Amino acid sequence: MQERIVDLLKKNHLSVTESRKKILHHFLDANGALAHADIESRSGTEFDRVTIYRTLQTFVEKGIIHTIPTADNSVRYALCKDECSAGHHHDDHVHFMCDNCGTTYCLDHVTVPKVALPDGFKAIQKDLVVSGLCNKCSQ
Amino acid sequence: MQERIVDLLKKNHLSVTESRKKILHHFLDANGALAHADIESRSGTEFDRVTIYRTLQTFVEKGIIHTIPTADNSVRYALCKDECSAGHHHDDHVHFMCDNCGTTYCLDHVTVPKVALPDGFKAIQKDLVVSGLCNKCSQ
DNA sequence: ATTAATTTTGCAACACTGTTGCATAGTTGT
DNA sequence: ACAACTATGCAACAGTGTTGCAAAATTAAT
Repeated sequence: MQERIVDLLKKNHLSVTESRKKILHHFLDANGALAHADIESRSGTEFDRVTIYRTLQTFVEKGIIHTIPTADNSVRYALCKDECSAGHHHDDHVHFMCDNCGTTYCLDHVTVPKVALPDGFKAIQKDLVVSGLCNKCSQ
Repeated sequence: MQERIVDLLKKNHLSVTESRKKILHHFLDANGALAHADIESRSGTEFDRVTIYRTLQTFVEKGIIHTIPTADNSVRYALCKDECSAGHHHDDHVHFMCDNCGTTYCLDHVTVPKVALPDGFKAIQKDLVVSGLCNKCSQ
């Protein structure tokens, strides 16, 4: 685990620091997406708020994590799959937010369907967020 | 115009006040969606920030406007079509954000396509936000 | 292994966004 | 015109996110 984390950081030409290792660890532990506040509460007073912001920014730039647009307008982050590289994200999968438990899922195998836009509109990015009940809460 | 605004407020059992009339006016004028900050800058110091927040909240509750989820995580509001009534929105249309001019469009005639979710996931709401270049900026 | 160069961190300060309580002002129905 | 109600403005506060700068940690080179 630790080795995998260090590899991931080195592969992206990032210095291996305590905060980066710990924050990456939280993402590998979590099965869903994490908000800034989640990381802050899981880390306690271990590092500064600013460090968390900057680390998340760096990870997004390097393509290690991606942001998820949400209906309730809180920024959430999730690990990118290996195909993602810096500046070239393949985040055309659907995101799911559970109204009951609040977990955000990356549905990696569900891709955003094509949409026919009016004349003159050119799509560059599509974000589909579905909310409802997840497989654990729907029973 | 003024008449239409007053009618809309009365139909929703809202007191007809200056701020509500002015804010509604801004929405009818705008061809795209508006953020809280847009309304604040268009209104100048005419009314308090808090009044704008509360007015927007009220309008959302009554189904006069609806919120738009955005990739950049800023809350935006747009007028609902007539079919929307309090608590029962028909916002299954696609939203489009122009990367160039920043305008947010409600593509009322483009509906969000069906998506096949993994077993156990139950969809209640779907939000599809497409970004790219709008018909004015794509040339 | 030590050192120098670079990068990251923590702190302080700040701007922006959004919420709540309460007294005042405005609106509605009689 | 009046009483009952609703909306507004103000003050205060909490949360979110950014920037500059000095101190600390990491990296690369000797």
